[in-house]
Amino acid sequence: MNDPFHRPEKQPLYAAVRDAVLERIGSGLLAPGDMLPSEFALADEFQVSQGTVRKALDDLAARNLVVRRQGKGTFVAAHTPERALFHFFHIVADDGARELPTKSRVLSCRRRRPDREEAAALHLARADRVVEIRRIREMDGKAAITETVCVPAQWFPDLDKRAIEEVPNELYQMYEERYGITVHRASEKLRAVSASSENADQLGIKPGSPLLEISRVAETLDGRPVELRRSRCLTDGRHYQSVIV
Amino acid sequence: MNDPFHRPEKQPLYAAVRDAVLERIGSGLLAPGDMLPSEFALADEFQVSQGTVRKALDDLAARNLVVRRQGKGTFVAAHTPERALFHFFHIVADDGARELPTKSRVLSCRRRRPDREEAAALHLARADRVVEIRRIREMDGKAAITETVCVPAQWFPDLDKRAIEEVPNELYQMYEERYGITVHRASEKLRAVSASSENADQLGIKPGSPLLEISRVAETLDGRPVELRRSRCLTDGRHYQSVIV
DNA sequence: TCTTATAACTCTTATATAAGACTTGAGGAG
DNA sequence: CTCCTCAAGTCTTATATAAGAGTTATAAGA
Repeated sequence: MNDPFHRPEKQPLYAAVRDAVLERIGSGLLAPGDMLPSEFALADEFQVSQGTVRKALDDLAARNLVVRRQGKGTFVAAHTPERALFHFFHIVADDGARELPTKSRVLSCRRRRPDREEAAALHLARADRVVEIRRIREMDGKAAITETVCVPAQWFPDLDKRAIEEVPNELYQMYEERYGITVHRASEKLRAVSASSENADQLGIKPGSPLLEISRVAETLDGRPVELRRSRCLTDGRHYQSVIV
Repeated sequence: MNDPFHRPEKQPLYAAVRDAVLERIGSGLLAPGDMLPSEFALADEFQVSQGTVRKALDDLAARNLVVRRQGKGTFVAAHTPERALFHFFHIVADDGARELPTKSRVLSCRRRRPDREEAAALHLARADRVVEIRRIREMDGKAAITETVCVPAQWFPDLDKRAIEEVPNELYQMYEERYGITVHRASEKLRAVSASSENADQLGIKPGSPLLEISRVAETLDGRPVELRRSRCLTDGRHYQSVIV
């Protein structure tokens, strides 16, 4: 058959179409926010019926990779500020209100070698470099979270040189817009820990107070880890919300 | 039209079929593990095409309500021990190994009035009754979790009278098999807290040590809360794993 | 002439149906 | 006991029709 796209063996047609589109998204050929070709256009291109393309796109939509709107078109999912926060920020006030961290104070932003944990999480060699951002995020007007963000320096060339004021509160949108890196999924490990004296200073609490430690590894579409983020949160009148479906 | 099933207004056909099947599952007419009628049988019954039924069932499968197996049939999802644990138990060893709580020691099992928090979470009046089970779960041979489970007494008639030894380690399968109540989704709130002296005794740690508190509300298919479970976990060499997709 | 309302058209996704292919398990022939 | 066949499922693909959302052209009115 004269396939303009790759079809290994016994894979269904719609899966091949899905993967072909996925490939274009992953490679950046289709950027977040872009409109995909119409179902008929894709059907024509891949020499399949519109229903087959439809199934492929439905599949992608089910994974939140594209957004479909009747009459308008199909679009590559983008990191809107809301989506980023609602999706990746799980700290919620006890009354259920979603108070978001409005302000964040950057303590430092520098380039250095990764420690063992960072190298493992980000699949780096010890000789590679990471950019580390340390900051304190406020919620409800008070310091609530200390955060250390680590990303591979090679993918974020000049991040360490940017002025501290330039680092926005929400990083993922910047990753996408400025470096073309879309964070798609993340895995978080939660622990209860005692506040160090440094934590205590930063958050205005007593050393030894219990803090919720969140260690997040964020990944791109193709599964490459792009960020290790270690946070310590004051869960006083707040909690981490997790929904099991 | 001569609809044997309810179709409010401008709802698509497949959605009506989906809801009709959902209704049968929710009402217990189709119990977990049961095989559904075939696509053609349902199509005949509802006077629609097989493709429409297929779309309805695909929808249910996407929500993990049914399991489809080519050549065999479509089945109502059941709480196998594995599914229950993998799905609802998120404590994992730091090396990634999934060590599950093999043993649990039941401390008490009694019937009483709900406190304010329980009444709110379970949608009960203060005059109603709950059954409370308190237990300690072991991981890797050591006490690791203290747990207080609260369920409405009306739905679990004789649960408090069952011998303590009869309470299995995994409760959800028992809920389903013995009381016909299927836990379908849950929402968990996580906090870092200090161990009380009672916690300290139970877990063999010092009072004031940080513990991960998990407060879970479990719901049935139709959204009714059936269980409030408050756990306090020792996150020493372990963590709570959360995946954000 | 400029503005505005609206009808017609086009492009898009959504829904419904049908037909053939594949998978599984059970039962009978050898 | 083994292999084959077949029936009953679901899975894949294709096609037709419906419905939503812009765009453009036209005509009426100020």
